[in-house]
Amino acid sequence: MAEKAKATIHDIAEVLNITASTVSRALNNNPRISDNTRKLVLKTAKQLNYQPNNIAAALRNGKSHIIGIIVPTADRTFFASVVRGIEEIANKINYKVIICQSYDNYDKEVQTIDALLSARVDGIIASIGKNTEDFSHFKRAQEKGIPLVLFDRTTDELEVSQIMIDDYLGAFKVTEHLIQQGCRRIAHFTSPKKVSIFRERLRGYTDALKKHNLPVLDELIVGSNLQLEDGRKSMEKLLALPEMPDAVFSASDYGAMGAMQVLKERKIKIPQEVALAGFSNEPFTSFTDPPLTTVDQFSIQMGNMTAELFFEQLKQNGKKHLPQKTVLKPELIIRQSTLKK
Amino acid sequence: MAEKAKATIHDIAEVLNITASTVSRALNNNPRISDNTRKLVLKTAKQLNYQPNNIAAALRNGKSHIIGIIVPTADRTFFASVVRGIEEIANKINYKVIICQSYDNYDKEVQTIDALLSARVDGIIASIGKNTEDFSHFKRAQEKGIPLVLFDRTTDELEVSQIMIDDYLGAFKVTEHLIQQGCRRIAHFTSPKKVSIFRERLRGYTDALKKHNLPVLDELIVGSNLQLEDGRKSMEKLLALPEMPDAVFSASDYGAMGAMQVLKERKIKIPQEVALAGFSNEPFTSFTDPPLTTVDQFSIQMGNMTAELFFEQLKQNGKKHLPQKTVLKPELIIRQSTLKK
DNA sequence: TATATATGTACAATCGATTGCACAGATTTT
DNA sequence: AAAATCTGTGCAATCGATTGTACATATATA
Repeated sequence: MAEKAKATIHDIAEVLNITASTVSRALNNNPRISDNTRKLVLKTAKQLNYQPNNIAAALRNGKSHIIGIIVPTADRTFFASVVRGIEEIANKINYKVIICQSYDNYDKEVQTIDALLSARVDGIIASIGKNTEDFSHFKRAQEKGIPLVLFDRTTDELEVSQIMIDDYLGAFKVTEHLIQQGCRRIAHFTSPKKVSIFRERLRGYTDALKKHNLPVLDELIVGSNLQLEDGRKSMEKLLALPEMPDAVFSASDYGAMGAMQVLKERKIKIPQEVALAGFSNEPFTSFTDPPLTTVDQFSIQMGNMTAELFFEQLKQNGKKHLPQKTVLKPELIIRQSTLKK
Repeated sequence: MAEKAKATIHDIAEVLNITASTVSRALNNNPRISDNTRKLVLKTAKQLNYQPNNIAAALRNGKSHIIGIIVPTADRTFFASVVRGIEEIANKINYKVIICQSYDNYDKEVQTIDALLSARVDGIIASIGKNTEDFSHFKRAQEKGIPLVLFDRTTDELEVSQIMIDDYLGAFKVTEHLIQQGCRRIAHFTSPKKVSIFRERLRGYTDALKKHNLPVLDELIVGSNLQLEDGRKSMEKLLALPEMPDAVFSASDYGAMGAMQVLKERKIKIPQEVALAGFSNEPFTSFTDPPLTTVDQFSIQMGNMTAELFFEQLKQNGKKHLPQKTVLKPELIIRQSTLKK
């Protein structure tokens, strides 16, 4: 029972007294194989419990039918959903997906690229780590002719197809919505990191203020890592100001939650005294009390589209292609945390 | 720029006027290679931008250094975290991980097993789909000598190592905690599916009631799919009873959230009038108002342990091993939704 | 009937890395 | 100084599937 020698096409060939090439062709539906032979081969394959060895085929063909995905972390809803979206498409055309996490660690990201190249993946789909400022590891991959597509956390420093949401627009919509609700002193939680998504959200925020002739005040813009704890601290910082804000727009839902906790602890009414909005539409935002206004990023669809973009590029087989930049429109999800009226 | 022919050990050999075998040995730190040669090889490898071809090595060695993971869905926090836990361990010893989702679909699960076997993964870690009642696809994998480890959604019908949490104990603890808080009419949301985790939770619930001489009332046990909407409906059903329950223990956090929404809409006080508890410690449970008492499943650690169990088995290299069954103790997380005192 | 075309298989090289064995030259032992 | 041992490297087979080319037989065409 230990060594059920795995059957190969040679074993099948031997049984039928034909050669491995014929078996291979029969299994691959090559038209030059007679129906009779094909049937015999299939039958014998089943009998021997034959399982094709993709590794051998991959070596010969130079195609592994595996694509590598790099995400900062796989257990955040957004990334998990995008991955799911990618996998849905990949599976349909018989591709498998290797998931790698960079943990927002630059060195790990570099290593991961090398590992994927060594694994001879047919291509790479990635969302860049927060701390990455040098992109030569991605360039190396591209130079080897490996198709590369970036999503969400992207960069313009690479000639690469990318798919992201319009963070600027999302933030603009949130801010404008807050203004329409009558807020005039709107604070913003952002991240000082160089990741473009946060800069874009900041830009959307400031532009909306400007459009409505509201001042952009440094004291109301708080930088942090945007986690729950950061949200708490940022909120406390704001409450220590001479004049309280009448709204907080956090660039992350987690940051908004931290703010919500502090506000509730201090019995500050949401949204009457301070309106609150987040970004990402994490599942929990509909459960909170009050439910949180936020921005939906269509993560599964984003995964689908990323995969489609990727496979399109893969089909072109290394030929030059113009990098496409697809920008998805996010949707403002208005909930009670901002509904003053 | 298109065809930067990827360098192989033969290319390195040619440059240095030695053979590929020497290069291979040099790269693998074989002690029989002189330091001088090794240095030259490494230097040349770097110059040529050599990237080992794992596929070729895998074919030769019969080891792909890839393990397959099958989960019902990758975008649920619990599974995403377990996967992360597995990946942490796997990466440390230079293994990669292929994630596959069964979507709780039996056919897809079977196909996935075949795909992984063809990909020649070195082993499989899986959590069984809800609708799977025949396990021969897993048996087939085992017969081929592929190490298999199951987590969370497991079965005793296979001779296989498994790792799960003690759902019975978790449910028992929750129920006993509710009783200690003075609740006497405790309802339970469960699932009619054959998945053992829900049956175990139900058993923990009833046993705790019995231990404290409380009646087990059918009218208080509501079956559903345990999603948010189901929780709402179940709660409404309970509120329609002649006598209201004084506590609800849902076998899922989502179900509990549904109940919470209904209770709040009806201005029924939590926990004073109805205490509320869930199961899984989804991230959002700490954000709700009031924060939800629930049971933590240590998902990342579960992933770590699953991976460790798996690699232990892998090391034994097909030798017989006694399947181990590891049961993790879950932790009761007490929050305000059940604290009457 | 002789030649041309179709049909079905076989042969052998290939993908890139690994490894048992052989062997030459250098060093040590007796 | 002859024999034994050590060092460092080369040779060639191997992992399993694929595929261009060759070739034999069968059928169609002239």
